Amino acid sequence: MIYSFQIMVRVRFAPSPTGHLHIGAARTALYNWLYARHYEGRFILRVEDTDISRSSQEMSEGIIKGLSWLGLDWDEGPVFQSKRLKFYQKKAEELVKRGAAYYCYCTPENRKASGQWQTRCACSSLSKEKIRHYEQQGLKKAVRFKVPGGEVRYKDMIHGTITTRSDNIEDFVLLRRDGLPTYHLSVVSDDIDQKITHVIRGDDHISNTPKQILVYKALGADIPRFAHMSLILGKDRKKLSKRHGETSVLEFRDKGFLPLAVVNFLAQMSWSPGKERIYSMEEMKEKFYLDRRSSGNPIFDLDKLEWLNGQLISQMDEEELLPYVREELKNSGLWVDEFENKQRKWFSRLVGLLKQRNRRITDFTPRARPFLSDDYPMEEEAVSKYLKDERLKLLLPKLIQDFSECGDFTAEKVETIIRKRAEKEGVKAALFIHALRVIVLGMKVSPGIFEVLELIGRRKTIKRVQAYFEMQ
RNA sequence: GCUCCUGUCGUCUAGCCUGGUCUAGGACACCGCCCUUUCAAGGCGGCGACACGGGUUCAAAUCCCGUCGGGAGCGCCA
Repeated sequence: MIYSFQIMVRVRFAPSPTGHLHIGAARTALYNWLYARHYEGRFILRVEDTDISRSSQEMSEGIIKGLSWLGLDWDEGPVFQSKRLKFYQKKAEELVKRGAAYYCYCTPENRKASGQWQTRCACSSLSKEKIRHYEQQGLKKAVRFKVPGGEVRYKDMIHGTITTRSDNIEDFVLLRRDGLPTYHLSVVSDDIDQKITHVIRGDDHISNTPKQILVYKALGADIPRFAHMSLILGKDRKKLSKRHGETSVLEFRDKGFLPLAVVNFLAQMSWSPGKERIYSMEEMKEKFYLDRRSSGNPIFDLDKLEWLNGQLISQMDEEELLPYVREELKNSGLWVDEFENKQRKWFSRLVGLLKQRNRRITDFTPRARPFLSDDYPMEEEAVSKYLKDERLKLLLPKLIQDFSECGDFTAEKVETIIRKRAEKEGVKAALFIHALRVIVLGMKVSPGIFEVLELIGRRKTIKRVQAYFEMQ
């Protein structure tokens, strides 16, 4: 391995606990995870919950659930920033002592009221007396970073060199008046403390990076490598968010998507491994690298996800599919435990038959229903299209008679019988085929009818046809 | 407004670094045909893009500059 002489790769995923794992955040997590796994490094989970008013324990759980569902495991953490407040406060003090930061006695309100956006704060050059005066008054103070002159330059692994002039960076707050650290202080402190070697995150952090680099320097720490990945946009070309519909990974699960399909979809945005197809986690780990990835913002394309999902479903064997189908059918009340033991073979054939045209796991419910229950809907359109032929009244009973007298009720046998009967009566086999499909399944679309009938079984097939005519 | 990032078919992308092999390749979607008991799947074909304008060069999607478009950031949020 070429990289074995290098320092071990350490990356982290550091979401703020907003309640659910957003699809964009999931992509960030995935890229970090893949990078760590590719280089046999460590993947660290950190929860950025310093803003206590907006954070809660339950919220972090949603994120952890999402990661687990995707199959992204972490090696360290979760580390909760809210439990390390003292640590950040010490860092802030250290920066003040080093002269890299200063106390600011302004309130957010009067600073805003001062009008214009200004990069420097008057507090950076307060006289000793003024400071003593403020202290005596017991004014609360924040710690503000003193941005040095010049320019900040760094080499982004995806974007290349990015340069920012310091005049465009304001003296940002490190420690709030209430003693809580701001993002810039906590990320940098933690990234140093946790020996993070590569910071892989969304493009929306590009303009934060120069500030953070300045903090690294002020603290005398090594600067990690940065990789800013493009943001997923909605159809309106705005950053994907809640108002674009399903954006939580768990919602995708509930809508019938498979984790591997979601992972492939996310990975194949701004990264083309070559051919479009489903890659296993192992393959992705192997092929994944960060540089020379496209840097434009991709638009979320649900059609592509669905296609990927459908491909995956039809490629998976029945055994792999079983847990997902079981969950789905349990939710719709169609599941019985026999499917896993006594009727295992039969059920497995059913899944095998249905999976080929299912794009979502949720498709199994409506499509399996006629096989599992006698209570299934009859599509009106199907009835009027295929059951209105008068000849059926005479011919279908004959066909059923044939069914009841044949030996095995296998797909091949069923086909032979249907075709023979059709020939004898001088009608197209399609007449029977369509009519049977509608009667037995209530639908005008299904897998091959002969196999369908075999699975439904002779008894039910005959019963359903008879029942249909009795109702007329 | 300021700063930064970005711009190949409707969408995701290959190609760009290391100019010629690009009359720009693949995939999703869409359309047509084949297969066929329906729908998918599969096979075949079609539609469809280098944002624009200047340079550099024998030669530019590829390098440089400008314009325009898109996105993000500009909090005592993360």
